[in-house]
Amino acid sequence: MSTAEETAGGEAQAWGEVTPDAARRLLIAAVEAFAERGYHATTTRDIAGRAGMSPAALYIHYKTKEELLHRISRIGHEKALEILRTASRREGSPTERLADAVSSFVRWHAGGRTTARVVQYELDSLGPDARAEILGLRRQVDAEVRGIIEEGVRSGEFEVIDVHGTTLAVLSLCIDVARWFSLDGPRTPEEVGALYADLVLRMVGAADAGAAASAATADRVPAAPAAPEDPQT
Amino acid sequence: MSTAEETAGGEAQAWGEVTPDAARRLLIAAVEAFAERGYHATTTRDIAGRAGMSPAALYIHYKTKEELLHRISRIGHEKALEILRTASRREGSPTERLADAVSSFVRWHAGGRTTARVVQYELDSLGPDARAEILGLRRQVDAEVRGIIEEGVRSGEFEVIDVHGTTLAVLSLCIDVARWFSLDGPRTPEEVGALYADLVLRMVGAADAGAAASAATADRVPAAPAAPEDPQT
DNA sequence: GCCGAAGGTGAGCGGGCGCTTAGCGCAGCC
DNA sequence: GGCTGCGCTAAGCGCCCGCTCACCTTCGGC
Repeated sequence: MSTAEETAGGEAQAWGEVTPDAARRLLIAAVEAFAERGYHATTTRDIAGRAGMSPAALYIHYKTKEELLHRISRIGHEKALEILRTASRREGSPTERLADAVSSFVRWHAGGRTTARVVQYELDSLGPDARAEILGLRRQVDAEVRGIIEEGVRSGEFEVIDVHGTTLAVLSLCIDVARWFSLDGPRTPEEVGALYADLVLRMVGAADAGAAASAATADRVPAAPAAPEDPQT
Repeated sequence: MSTAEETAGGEAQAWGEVTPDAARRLLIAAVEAFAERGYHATTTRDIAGRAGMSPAALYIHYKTKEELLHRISRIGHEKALEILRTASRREGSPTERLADAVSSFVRWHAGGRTTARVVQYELDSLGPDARAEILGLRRQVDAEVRGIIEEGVRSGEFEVIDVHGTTLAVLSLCIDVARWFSLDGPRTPEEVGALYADLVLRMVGAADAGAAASAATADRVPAAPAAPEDPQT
């Protein structure tokens, strides 16, 4: 019916926890609209329209337009954190876990590009209180990645001079995927995840970069994809 | 007088080529406002106010608010391209030139964060024609970096499986600096430039990563900075 | 079969938006 | 020393924004 289910609803992100059905439809419509045009350029009429409702219906389920963004942002950050925690706490060497963390984090940013865009780039549109709450989640994300890198340095697998700076760079690399990735482009989320895991292992000086990176993406081919053209940078 | 000169005007970016003085003041005010709040959340009244003029004055020098963004975006992209071309065409090995390209490109994104934010993140706010023109400049930016990497692969200095993908990742890493970097943070633009040059050389498998990266940033200390805390990610 | 709550609508409010227009002050020229 | 034209302002137009309110439907419980 509406395009909401095709784009944002079709992504891996479930939004299952958002409970009255109408509230969920509105939220998915908002994710789509915010990702496409940005928070400030999106009107409440547009959101309601995408969800197949009248403009006033929005205010039955949400107090303001900003509350919608806040809810999206919190759920998205919690999902991102969960992905990294899963990779970080599994069994295996720091090399394997870092490769797993990067490849799954990248897959989430690429496959759920619509959601990830809103989550990563609309932080400044939140008010001070909501913003502060989200920044707390971001610090946990940072700590999760830094933990793996520190462990790799301790075990001697990694050779990193500036752990904080390298952590920042690794996350930066993953997050920016949401800016440039397109499902119409030549690469699948899995391919980008495998490539980026390999690049990150090189960044931290892990010995068996190629092998561990491809193992983290299971049975996918990590080598150069066949398609010749890039999406815009 | 206005805050425009302190923030955007104080950056490395000259804007000297924007000729009537009033037009330049308006443009600098717009860069500031767009970087702070985003294009759509910025009002023409705000821009004019920052430049110390009445709202109507804007329309003497620019046809629309979008023309301001277009001009900023084109000048910024041309500057970015010039930086990369300078590094790419100097003497030296691919390793040295890649380190130089990355460190100077990162310095521009960090030091000129206000401008870089607008240039890198407000592309979608342009109309189709302006957008297409800017995308042409972006392809040239991409080609410049890809050229250095290809040369390093040919000479045997680099070991890269997916040249297109790695080019994308290198640019991605540099560009995302504009999102998180803060002058109030623990790192100077020079330190981030040196760190990132080192990380990129590792990504392409260059042998003497550390040495060439620090050489590219002249006499700066490339090792871990003293400050303990990170800016938000 | 009636009742109240839950969830929805159509119309519209106050206000701020991008942009226009009529007119003012003043430097440069004869 | 009056005239012209340019840079700028004050005022405001038409529009659409986020959000509200009075009212309407639907439906489970009795």
